[in-house]
Parts: sequence; C-alpha cells; structure tokens
Amino acid sequence: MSRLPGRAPTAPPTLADVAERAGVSRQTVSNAVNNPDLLRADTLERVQLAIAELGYLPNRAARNLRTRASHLVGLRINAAQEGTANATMDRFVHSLVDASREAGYHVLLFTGDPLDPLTGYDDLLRSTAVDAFVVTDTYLGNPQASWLRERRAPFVAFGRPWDNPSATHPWVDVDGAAGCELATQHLLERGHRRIAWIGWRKDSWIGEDRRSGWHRAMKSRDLPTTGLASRVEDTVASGRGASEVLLDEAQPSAFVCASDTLAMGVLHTLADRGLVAGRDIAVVGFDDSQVAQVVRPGLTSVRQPLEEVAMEVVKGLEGLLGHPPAPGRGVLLTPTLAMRGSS
Amino acid sequence: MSRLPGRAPTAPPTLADVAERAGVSRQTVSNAVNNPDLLRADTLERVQLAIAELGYLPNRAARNLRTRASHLVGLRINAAQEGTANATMDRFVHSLVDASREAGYHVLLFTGDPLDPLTGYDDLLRSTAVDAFVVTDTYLGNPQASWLRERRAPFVAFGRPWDNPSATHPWVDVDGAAGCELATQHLLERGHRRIAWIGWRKDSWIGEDRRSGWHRAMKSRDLPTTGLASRVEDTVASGRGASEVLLDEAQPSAFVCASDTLAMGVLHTLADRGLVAGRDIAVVGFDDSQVAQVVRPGLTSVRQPLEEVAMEVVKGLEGLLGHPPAPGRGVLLTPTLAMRGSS
DNA sequence: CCTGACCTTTGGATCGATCCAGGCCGCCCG
DNA sequence: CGGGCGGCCTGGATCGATCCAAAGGTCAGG
Repeated sequence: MSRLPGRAPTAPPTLADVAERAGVSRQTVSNAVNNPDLLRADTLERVQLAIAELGYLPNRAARNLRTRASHLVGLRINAAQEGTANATMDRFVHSLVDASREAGYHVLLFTGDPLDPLTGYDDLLRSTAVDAFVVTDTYLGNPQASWLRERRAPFVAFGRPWDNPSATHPWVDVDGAAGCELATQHLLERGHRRIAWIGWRKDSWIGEDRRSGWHRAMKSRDLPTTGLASRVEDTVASGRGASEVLLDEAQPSAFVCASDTLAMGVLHTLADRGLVAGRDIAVVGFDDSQVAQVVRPGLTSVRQPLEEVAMEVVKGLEGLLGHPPAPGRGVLLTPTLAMRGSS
Repeated sequence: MSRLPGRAPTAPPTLADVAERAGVSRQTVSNAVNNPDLLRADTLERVQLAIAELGYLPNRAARNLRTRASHLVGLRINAAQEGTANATMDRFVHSLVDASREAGYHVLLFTGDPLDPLTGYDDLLRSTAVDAFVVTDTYLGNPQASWLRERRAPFVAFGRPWDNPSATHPWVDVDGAAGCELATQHLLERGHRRIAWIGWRKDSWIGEDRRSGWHRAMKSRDLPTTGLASRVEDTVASGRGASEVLLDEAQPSAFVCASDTLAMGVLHTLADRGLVAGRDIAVVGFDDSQVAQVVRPGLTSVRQPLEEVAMEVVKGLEGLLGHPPAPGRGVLLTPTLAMRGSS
C-alpha cells in the first residue's frame, strides 16, 4: 500500500492517507471534516467516501496540539469518603458525562488531597491536559474559584459562590431552600402543623439555605418554629439523637431533614419507639439517595435535577470555550419531591 | 522577554523557554525530564532550576503526538440505571482514579448505549484518545473482550471471562463464591443450620458463582440445601417475595443473599412479620453498599476489596503498556465480611 | 602525538493535524 | 480584451514535544 514507509499495519489512517485515496490535498480533507461548506459538493462527497472507507478519525493529540484545545474537562472527585453525598455525586457524574458527550467533550477524572482543594488542578492546567474544569465542592467556600480565575482557567461551578456573591464565574446550583419549602408544604397539606427541622451545623451555607426553606414555609402559615429546629453533624447517629430530643421536647408530628442520612437517623428513632414512619410521624429527606428508595417504608425525599444541572454546566462550558467566550451567569434550578411511604 | 514572538503572555512555558533560560538545547531539557541520568550533574541541576523557576510542565498534546501515547485509560460507565450495582461502581471508580494517578494515568469516562456494549470504544480507539480501556460490564458475557482483542486494543477487565475461560486478556475479579462461603460460615458459627439462599436467575454467571459458595459451605457440614434456595430478579420486591415463600415453606433461620438489594427485601419481610433481623432471623447481603451501612439494624454484607481490584487492574495496564508488553493473567481476590447487626 | 572509545550535548527531522498565504480557474464588467 | 474578484484547492510552516544521528570534548592506550 502507499502508506508512509514506517507505519505499523495496525496504525490508524491519517489525513494524508485519506488525501491520497481521495486524490486531494491534506488541507482539503481537513476542510471536509471541519468546514464542509468550503468544498464543492462533488469533492466533499469523494472525500467523505474515502474517510468512510478508511475509517478515518482525526488523531486527537495532533489536533489538540495544533488547536491548543483538548476537548477534555476535568472533574475532581473527592477521595472516597464512603458516606455522605457520594450518591449524588455519582448521579451527577453520569449526567455530566452524557451531557458533555453531546457537546463534544469528554470528562477526565482526578482526585486530590481532600484537605487541600487545589491539588490536582495545577498540573492539569500547566500541562494543558484539560480545557476547563467543573468544580463541585464549593461548600468548602471556594478557594478554587478565585485561584482558577487568577490563572485564567475556564471553569463552571456546581454550587453557588456562597462566600462571594459578586463572583463573576458561571455557576449552576439547585435551590435547596425551594426544595425544603416544597417538602414542608407537602407536609402542611397533609395536615401537619408541628414540623421539625434537622439540619447541619450553622457554618454550612447549604445547610442554612435549606433550613430557610423550611422556615419560610412555616412562617407563611404563621406557624411557630422555635424549639423545632436542630443543627448537627451529617451522620445517622446525629439524626437519631436530634430526633429523640425533638420528639421529647417539642412533640413534632413531622420532620424535614437536610439530608437522607439525617432522615435515616429519624427513622431509626421512630423504629426504636415503636412508631411507624408515615403513619405516626412523617419524615422527608434530601437527595433522593439509593437508601431513600429501598428503605422501609420508602423515604420521601427532595430530588435534585442533576441531569438538568449537568446540561446547564455544559452550556456554561460551551459559553466559556466558545468563540467569542460568553461571560455566563448563575443558574438556579428547582428540585422536585419524590414521594414515598414516609409521609 | 525572549519568548517566541506570537505567544500570549499567559501561555505556559515550553521546552524552548526552559532551554534558553538554562542555556542548553531543547533536547537536553527533554532529557532532564525523561532521562536525568544522561546529564552531567551540574547541567541537570541548572536545568531543573530553570524548570522550577518557570513552572514548566511538558505539554500533553505535543508529548502524546510524538510518543503515540495519551496516558489516559477509558472507562465506560453504564447509563445511570439508578439502582443496582451503581454504588459498587462508584467505589471502584474512585479507587481506579487513585490507583491510576500513581501510575501516571488519568481516567477518561464515557458512556454508551446500555444495550450495545460496544458503542463508544471505537471512536476513542480510532482517534487514539486513550491508551487502553478498563472494561467492567463483563456480566453480559463480554463481546467487548473479543472485539477489543481483534483491534489489538489493550484492555484489562474487572470481571472474569465467564463465557470463555481460555481468554488470554488480563482480568481481575473478586471471588464471589469465597465471599458467600465466608458469609455462610459466619452464620454456621453463630449456630444457624437452616440457611437459605436468595440469588439471581440462573443465567447470571456471577449469581451462580456466589451461590456455589453458599452451597459449598452447607455441604461441608452435610447440611441440606434443597428447598432452601431461590433465584429471582435483583430487586427489593423480589427479595421480599422470595423470603416470604422461603420462610413459609422451609423455615430457615438465616438468609444469605446475592446482593444488598435482595437482602433489603428480606429485611422488609421480617419487619412485616414483626421479626427482628439479627435476633430472630439473620441476614447477610453482598456489596456492602451505603444501604447496608445505614439501615436498621445494620446489614452484614460481603465487601469487595475494590481498592485492591483497582490496584491490580492498574498493574495489568502497566504490564500491557510497558516495554516490552507483559501478557498478564487473571487475578482473583477474596472479599471480606463487614459484620453488622443483622447477623 | 594520534586514534578510538566514551560521555555529554546538539540540531534537524518527525508525529498528524490546522493555520496561512497564495495559486489556479472561470466569470463578470469596464 | 484585460483586470478584478470570488470560489476552490494546494503547499509550506507550525504547534511542542521526542527520536535519531552525529558533533564536540575528554581520556586512556599505543
């Protein structure tokens, strides 16, 4: 064959191979791929035929080198902390990979020291391995955001810039307050009046945001909230402890929780006391995790629209990486309520 | 500055920049990075200083182009099926990303049509976007394996080549039979004699493998197994149904299940009947999922050593991609038992 | 003092794509 | 009839690294 001399027989075909087969120049083949409308119709057809016959696909490395773009987005996943919001992350990753593919991007995963939110970003950036990042762990405050902005690294955040509302980077977030308001209203419609809140410690912006939804719903009906709220760590044991205290001291008929983990704690307390979730006491969680779906009698839970989040994130990326780059602002999405036996 | 003319001020430094600063040629810098022992000590030091001062890191695209390697491994994740083995996959992905990093690889995610196990692989391969694949969904049988081998694409499988024991590709798997044997023995030690099995339908190799562990343990003590086994779909409802029938017809005092999902079904049945898991009836699941950890009273479960699996997978990759490529064979790892209240 | 082997360093070619400037051709219009 | 213009296509240069062959220097041995 008329392949260049030193190529292994299994090496994928190159532009030059296609060009030779179609009887045109390399540049014409390149145009057929990237700017088809520059070619005369019959030439285009001839080139496309050759492409198809050879099974040609542009070599990524070469294209990346020349265009200074990798078509990869980096996503840092936290070292498996075996517990909390992992399930949410998992769903998000799936959605992101899907949404990215449609925009011509692939997702590159990396990890870093959980205590240092910056590890990993720098190397990928300096070696031009990715075009942009998707930043997810903004609940820590987000040093990444300002750090990345300083280096002019394009990124989109899943999570609001809580600590800096005037930040100008694009972000997408789910309205946790609206979600908890939805949950609380749902309970109000079912006739509950003393609805307790179990959330996270006060230094969590997300936790306070979600709490505000519960608070808003209660206030809209002039219902009391004092003594009905508790703020603890995000563990099953904490949820259990908090619900015991609340049951003893405030006699709520329902609980809204900042997470499914806490809600599981409530379910444990109820079972301990011979109370039936959904009949005696209602419980609503947050995240619609696996657990919520399989636990008895099914845990009603606020479900984040992660597929939409991923789509919006990708839109943000396209804006940043497009020509010309579009600035892009924040997007806030509203969650839904997955109803099950616990309410 | 003495940068090449048309470079943007934010562009990362190149080999040429470092070379100029250190007063050596490009090749010498390249050697400093890739073959330090070729340089005289003082030259090396000077070059390394320049590298550090400029914060130089080799451009990935350029290196990839020249070396015909991307240092990326592709991992296909199934379209979110929102349920079953997802949690396991999540843990595995984390571990794989970690293990890969230490070997200098990054993980590239992609998805495909869940019904067609081949979509996605081809494009990545032809565009030389990845060096190798990690294949996980071998429970479907593995058309990928033979397909990839045909195209001389390096890959390592997580999962045995059930349908073709003579396959020569490297693989890593967890000994499900040993896991279930462990679980059964644990129950035997606790005095149980009538131990029931709830597993998957007979066409699942993994399911039959796990079942054989239970069977082996029972037979080692000459205990009967007839009437004590059930094979159903992998859903909570199926587990519930199967356990109801078994309780009525075979009076087991314990259940070993092929998955945590099925075990959850058993827990539901017990609760329905006012029986207490762990006190009245023991239950053991498989996968040590999130659910097993938070459900009441804690579900004893077989835990796959996914961190080790990932390390072995990466070893396999290094073997395949090394010089010279090492053939590599199968590796079978033994799971452990995470004990909780249900047994 | 010369030769050859060895150690260190160098310049040019190369990977496979895209950018850029320019060439060819046919057509319109002065 | 000739210049100009737009449509289509081409060859050379380029992205930033590594491969390769060979140059310059040092040193031992003849």
